[in-house]
Amino acid sequence: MTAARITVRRAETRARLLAAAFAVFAEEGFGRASVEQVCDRAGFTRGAFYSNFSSLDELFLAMWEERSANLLADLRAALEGIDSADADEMIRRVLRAIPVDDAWFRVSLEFTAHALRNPALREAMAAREEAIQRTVVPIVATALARAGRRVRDRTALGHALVAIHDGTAAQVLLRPGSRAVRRRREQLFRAVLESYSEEIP
Amino acid sequence: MTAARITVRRAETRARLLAAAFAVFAEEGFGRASVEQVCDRAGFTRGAFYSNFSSLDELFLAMWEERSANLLADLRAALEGIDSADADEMIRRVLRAIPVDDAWFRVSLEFTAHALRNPALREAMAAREEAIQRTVVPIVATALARAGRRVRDRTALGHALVAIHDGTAAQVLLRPGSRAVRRRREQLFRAVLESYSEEIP
DNA sequence: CGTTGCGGATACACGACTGTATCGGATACG
DNA sequence: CGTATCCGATACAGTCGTGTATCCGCAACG
Repeated sequence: MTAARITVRRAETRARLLAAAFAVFAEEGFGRASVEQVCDRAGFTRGAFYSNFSSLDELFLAMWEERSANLLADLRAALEGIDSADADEMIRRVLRAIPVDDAWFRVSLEFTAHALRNPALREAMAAREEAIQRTVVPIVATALARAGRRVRDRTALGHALVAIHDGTAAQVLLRPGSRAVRRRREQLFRAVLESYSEEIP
Repeated sequence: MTAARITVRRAETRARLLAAAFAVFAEEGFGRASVEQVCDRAGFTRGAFYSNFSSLDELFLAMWEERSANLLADLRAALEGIDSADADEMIRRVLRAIPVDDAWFRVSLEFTAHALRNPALREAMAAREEAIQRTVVPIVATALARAGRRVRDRTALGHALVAIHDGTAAQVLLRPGSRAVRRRREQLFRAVLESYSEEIP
């Protein structure tokens, strides 16, 4: 196989470009980011870029997919350990497992806006969201079961949790340091978990 | 007063520039939009632009403030008419009064991302959000009261409603035409209204 | 060890956008 | 009517980014 010759070096520079892209997109915004900025930050010239990607759009998508896949894996790992029968404790753990990261949130917002203009990206986002739901819901459901409750509609719960997470994340970041907003966020999660489940007789 | 001489013409071109800016920002994204594009669409040259605004940023902010103020006014007007004692009916009306507009949502996302990088804009956004809450909550509360329910914590309800609206709007727009997502959206609103209120004895 | 071919650097030609400086024309006012 | 004044058009110089075409060196393989 001659095709996979120096693939290690290639993977290395690809990774550096992806990391640089994330930083630049977060700082400048997707629209304002340039190929040059990304390369500068990664310590390469544009030659390296065009040898690995064909456009900024492609890099943006690759970066988003990599990071959201990692995020999903982290989330899964963090949730595995949860075995509390106490619903409040579970919520706190879940929320801690999904840190509200400023930079990532900015990038996600712009990626969403971008995806709304591009059917292919839209599908990718919807699929990713559903993967998140498939990861979170079973764990939440078994935790609730331990607390003596049964989820009524798992799909609905999944959508609700994601919507609440996204909506409240914006509120939290718009008011940095406000403890009240974070408290209300937990309150909202509790309310939804209770509404979407019922006591097992 | 010589300063306010041809102020009518000025207001006219300002308005056309603002409208054009909205369209361009929605299509291209804030970062990709240029002064030239906005002027072209408005039927002016850059001379007109720089005579009315000093930067794209300023125009972006002015456009956002104008449109979100209008949106708030529309919302207020639409909600005035609501007098149903039926909670479901009220939810349906409220949701109809707040159309999930593709273009506006895209612009809002990017404005939010932009605001997260700029303290002044962040405050403006937070203030606007609180104005929305102050408009919506009293109306929702009296509607609930007619249905025999009392809101426990108005501030918390306000935050929750906004968070849910924003979070579900993204889901709706990512899956255009999906009736199921819209139905779950209404379901979530119902659940939250119920959770955040209690029956009056 | 030599050779091959890939990965990344360099050079270049081009286009798009910016901001300012200047000008012409329309308009309110005496 | 004349004119002062302001609005918006036009011209211009300059910056920044793009994408391609070409080249060099290094790492892998026989």
